[in-house]
Amino acid sequence: MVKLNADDWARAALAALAEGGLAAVAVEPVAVRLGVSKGSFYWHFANRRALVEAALAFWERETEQIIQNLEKIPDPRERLRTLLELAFADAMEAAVSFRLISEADDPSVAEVARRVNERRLAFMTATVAETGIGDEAAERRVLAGYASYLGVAALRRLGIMHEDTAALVNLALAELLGE
Amino acid sequence: MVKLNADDWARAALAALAEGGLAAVAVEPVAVRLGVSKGSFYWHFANRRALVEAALAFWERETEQIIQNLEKIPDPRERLRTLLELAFADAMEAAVSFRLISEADDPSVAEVARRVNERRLAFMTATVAETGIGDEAAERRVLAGYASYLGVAALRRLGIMHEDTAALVNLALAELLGE
DNA sequence: CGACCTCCATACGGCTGCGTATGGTCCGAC
DNA sequence: GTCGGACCATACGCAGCCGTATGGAGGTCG
Repeated sequence: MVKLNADDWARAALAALAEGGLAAVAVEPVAVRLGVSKGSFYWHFANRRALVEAALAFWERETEQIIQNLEKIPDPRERLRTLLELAFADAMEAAVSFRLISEADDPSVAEVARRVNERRLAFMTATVAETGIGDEAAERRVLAGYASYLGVAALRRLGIMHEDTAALVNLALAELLGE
Repeated sequence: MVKLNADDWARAALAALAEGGLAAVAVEPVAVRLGVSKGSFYWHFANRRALVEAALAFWERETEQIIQNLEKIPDPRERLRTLLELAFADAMEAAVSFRLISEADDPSVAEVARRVNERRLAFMTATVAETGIGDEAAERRVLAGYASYLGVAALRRLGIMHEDTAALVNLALAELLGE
């Protein structure tokens, strides 16, 4: 019979988003998921919109945290490999990323999704450049590689492309570092 | 004051899908879009589900038609270029494709989306192979290139990646034909 | 112990979309 | 011209989700 806080709701909202898209981030369903009623929700939030924003903010903080942790790895190649392993392994995170691009009709979603994706690209570009490649070439490769990553996620969603995670990580790594 | 048929509804449903996702393929909104009432709809279709299926079938026929037309082009390189120009130019078609991958939680959608995307991949693979490349290499390149195409569509949705259409076509072409 | 604050449940009204029922209009067949 | 079928409008009940109102349980602090 633990009491909830706003972050608990944000986490649950993110889970709902991953499973059913933005429409699934609805007050009553998420309340059921948490085992409480709407009465609880409207104590923590003004309205549904606020929940969506909270989930987005929570997600942005979370991905920023991941980047912070990765930056502790000194060797850029190892840093890159760890990043890719994380990216291909964390299904929930991948699902949220994909959903938020899909739901980018919503301006708030588009804003946050753009910011987070650009943050990732900048981080990866810096890391690749650190391996001794020119900045411009690094940016090109990262952009191409990241687009491939997103596309592969899409194809896997359709049951096309059955490569396992390890193979994809090595492929992406080769592409980013210039085979 | 023209009378409508099922295909008119399917077309309107596809437009709604492109603009607002599967949720926007709703009876009353689409009826408004067509300037009629629900009474009309339920004469042509049993329920909302039937409209979605009709839209999917319509889309599948449409893309099949495009492939049929492309197959009239004898030179595989020109065929490929024409295909890519079509793919990058037709915003509505790209939007529908993207939406249907996003909405692949729906089994019917997933089914049709998988079939259509695999049809495209097979067609492209055959065309690339026809340029004198081994079948296996052709399949790899097409898969990678198609994933990039989907990923680029996603990034453009977020306002990242601003390349114009012509540049993207040439880039994809180089990638597919082995730069 | 009692006043208070935090967190939650219940009940309600409103909106939107689904599906049904029923009746209306136009148009060709005879 | 009237009869039947194709196509559509209107009105209704139902369900899910939003947001509000109100009150209740449990802990805290004087």
